[in-house]
Amino acid sequence: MPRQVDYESRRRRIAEAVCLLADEHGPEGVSMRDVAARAQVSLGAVQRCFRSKEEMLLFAVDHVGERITERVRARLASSPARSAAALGHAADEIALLREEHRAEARIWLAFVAQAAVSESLAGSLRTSYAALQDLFVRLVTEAAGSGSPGEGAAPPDPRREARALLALADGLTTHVLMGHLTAEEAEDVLRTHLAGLQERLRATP
Amino acid sequence: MPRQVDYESRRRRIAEAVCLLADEHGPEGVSMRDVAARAQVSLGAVQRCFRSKEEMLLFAVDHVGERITERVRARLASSPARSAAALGHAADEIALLREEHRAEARIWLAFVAQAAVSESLAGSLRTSYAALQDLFVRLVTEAAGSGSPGEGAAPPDPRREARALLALADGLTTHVLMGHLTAEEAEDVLRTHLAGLQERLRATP
DNA sequence: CCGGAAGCGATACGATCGTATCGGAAAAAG
DNA sequence: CTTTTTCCGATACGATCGTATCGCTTCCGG
Repeated sequence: MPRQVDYESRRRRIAEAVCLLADEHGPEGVSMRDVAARAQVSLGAVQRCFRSKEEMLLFAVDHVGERITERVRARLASSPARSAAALGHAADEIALLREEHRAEARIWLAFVAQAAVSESLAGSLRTSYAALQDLFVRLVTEAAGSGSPGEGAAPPDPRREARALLALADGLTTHVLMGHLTAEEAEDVLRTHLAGLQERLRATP
Repeated sequence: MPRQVDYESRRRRIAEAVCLLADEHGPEGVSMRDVAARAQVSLGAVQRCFRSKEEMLLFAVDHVGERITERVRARLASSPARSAAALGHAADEIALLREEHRAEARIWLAFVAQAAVSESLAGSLRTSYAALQDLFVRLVTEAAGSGSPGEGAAPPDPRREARALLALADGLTTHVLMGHLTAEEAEDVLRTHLAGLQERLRATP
C-alpha cells in the first residue's frame, strides 16, 4: 500500500479553519479555497477529506458542538456535585458571553442560521442541543434535591427549566453578538434568572 | 418630465420578495436575479431601486422590523391597558411561535446571522431591538403598577425583565426553528416564565 | 526491486454571483 | 410636431464559487 495519512487529524484541522473563517467573514464567507488556505493545505486535500462542502460544514458544526459540550462537562467535573453553583457555572459556559468565546458564539449562530435551510445540518444541531438539555435537566434536578425542604406552590418542572435556561442563554448570546446588549448586561440578566430559579427550587424540595 | 414611477411601493414589493426567498432558501439563497423574478420586475429595476445588494437587504430588514413592531403595537392597542394580559400578548407576538409567523422568524434569524458580519445591518437590528425593549420596559412597569401592594424581596428591575423576556423569546424562536423544541413546548416555557414574572411583580408594588 | 495504488497540488470547467453598460421606448415640455 | 429626460430590460463583464480531472510523486507489497 502507498502513502498513509491521518485523515482524522486533518479533518479536525480543517474544521478549525472553517470556524476561524465563519467567525471572521460570516457564514457566507466560508469558501473551500479560503478554508484550504487557512488550514495550510491544498484545495485538493480538502476535497479528499470531504466529499462536498456540506459534508465539511457538517463535520465542523459537530466539532464545535462537541467542544462546547465538553467544556460544560469539564466545568461540571471541577464543581462540587449537586450544588447550585454547578448550575450557574454550566450556564456561564453555555452563554458564551466572555470575550474569548465570542468567536465560538458567532460560529454557532452562523450554523444555526444555515440550519434553517439544510435539514442535515439541523439534525446535527438538534443532537447537540439534546445533549445539552439532558445535561441541564440533570443539573436542575440535582440542585433541587440539595435545596432545603420548602412548602411553596407548584414545583418547577426540571425539563421546562432546562429549556428556559438554554433558550435564555442562546437569546442573550445573540443579543450580545449583535450589540443590543453588552456582555455585562447579559450576564446580569442571566444571573438574576438563575437566582430566581434557585429561589423557586428552594421553595419546593 | 418623463415617465414617473412610485419607487417607494416598488421598494416594498421587492422587500417582500427578499423575505419570501430568505424564508425558502436561507440567507445565502437571496440573489438579486431571484429577487427580481419573485417581485416580477426586471433585474435592472431592482438595481435602480437599490444601489447595491447590501442596501436592498438593509431596506428589507428594516421593513420586517417595522412590521413586527407594528404588530406588537396593534396587539397592545386592542388589549386592556396596564394589564398583565397585555404583557403576555406582546410576548406572544414577539416569540413568533405560531406557524403563520414561522416565515418571519426564519427571515429574522437569517438577518441576525448576517448582521454578525455587516456592521450597518447590525445597526438596523439594534434599532429594532431598542424599540422593542423600550416597549417592553413600559409594559413591565405598567403591569407592576397595577399589581396589588406586596412586601416581598428585591423589586424586579423592569429593564432587566424586559431584556430577559426579549432574549428568552428569541431563544425559544430559534429553538423551534431548528426543531429542538416544538411550538407547544416553547409556548409552555414562555407562559411559565411570564407567570413567574407576574408573581414577582405582584410581590413588590 | 519494482509495479501500482494512494495521495498530491495545479489546473480546468461550468454555473452563478453582483454590478456596469447601453440602445430604445415612453412621456412630459417646448 | 420635436426635443429632452427618465425609465426600461437585455446583455456584457469579471470575479468567485463548488467540483471534476489529470499528470506527478511517494512508498508499501510481492
